[in-house]
Amino acid sequence: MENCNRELSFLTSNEFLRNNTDPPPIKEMDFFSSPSNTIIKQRSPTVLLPPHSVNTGLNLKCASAEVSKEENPETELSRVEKELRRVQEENQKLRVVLEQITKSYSQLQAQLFIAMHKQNPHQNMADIKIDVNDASVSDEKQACSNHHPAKEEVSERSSSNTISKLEEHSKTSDQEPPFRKARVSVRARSEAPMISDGCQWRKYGQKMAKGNPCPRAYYRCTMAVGCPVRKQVQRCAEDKTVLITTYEGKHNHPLPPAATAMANTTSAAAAMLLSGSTLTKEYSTLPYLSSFIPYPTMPTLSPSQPFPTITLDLTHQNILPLPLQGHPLFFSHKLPPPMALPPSSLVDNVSAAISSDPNFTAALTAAISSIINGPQRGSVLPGSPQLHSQSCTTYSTN
DNA sequence: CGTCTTTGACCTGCGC
DNA sequence: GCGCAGGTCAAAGACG
Repeated sequence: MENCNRELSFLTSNEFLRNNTDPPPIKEMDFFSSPSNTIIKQRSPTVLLPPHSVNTGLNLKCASAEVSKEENPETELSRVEKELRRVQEENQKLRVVLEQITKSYSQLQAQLFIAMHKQNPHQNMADIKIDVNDASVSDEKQACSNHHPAKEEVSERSSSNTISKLEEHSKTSDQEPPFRKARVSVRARSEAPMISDGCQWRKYGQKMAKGNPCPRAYYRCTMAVGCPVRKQVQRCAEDKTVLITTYEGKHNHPLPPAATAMANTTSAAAAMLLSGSTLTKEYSTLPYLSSFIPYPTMPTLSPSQPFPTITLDLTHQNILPLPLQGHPLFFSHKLPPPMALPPSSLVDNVSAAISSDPNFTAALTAAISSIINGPQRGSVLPGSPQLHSQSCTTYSTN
């Protein structure tokens, strides 16, 4: 498992963004090798499937520098243009390949986690705590409450109650569209009214939620007619710099590149969340999720609103991968420190786990891509808000 | 004029 | 049955 993560993390790690002047040998991914074996193998350099350090830069050095001085300038120009077109087409192909690999990887990883857990169901039971606070009060209240260790500590009996409720709900909602009831809540620090996720949204309502002076806004996806995806945006009552975005539903249309990786990431989480009647047991014991979600707001069930919800907390700067710490995209020195800091040992463990986690880095990469590629490839759509410099990435269910 | 946001009304589910 | 809260609808207004 760890081996798998390490082997795959290149896909979305910050190495992706480095401008490699000397790209490594092109490699390919083999998703079907056993975890004990390396899943990367060498292949002919002519094959265009370089998930590691995909160099999307225009390496025109050979085209321009090697032209003889005696050649006609027009010929030189046409050669450069031709080379430029070729490289652009190549980059486009690479983008497609990367998107496909990322999507396949997310799906396979979700399956792998479940399969591994079934083989070793008692692994890391202590790593997960199930929050049985009433999620119906409000998502942000629930999310904020999870930062208080005392509330995270629940009895085994309470956990069992939650699990049984979830299982019961799972049985009764068999006829429901699988992702319609799943919710993915993302906490991120942002002063912007809404954080960019690559999708286009239309506001259709706003309500004052109980226990929160900040209104809750309701949006639906407008990238395609009849897309069922909706999201709620609300600021945390206890920390107004924290923006809580809750996604629900599955997109019925292709997503822009900037949104694809994020959507795939939450798809994996949502898939596990809804992976059948035993989902809660798997969820509560998955070592992957215990590391993926630093302050685990496990799928909770509310009597009044029985949606299993997973919360991804991206507000804790000290758990982010080290190479990204201090990046203006993710942090602001003006912002207050995290509300509650876990013990340093926990921070270390979580840092290590997340740093090696390709899904998390996928989200970060997608966020960066949304900025880099936004104006060029439509990832920041007209009418959609720009990603604030202090905001973190968000996911959407897919 | 078309699109989007605002906002009060309405609907639904749940607890008492 | 009633009240409350969450969620949605739709008319009106704002904006480009």
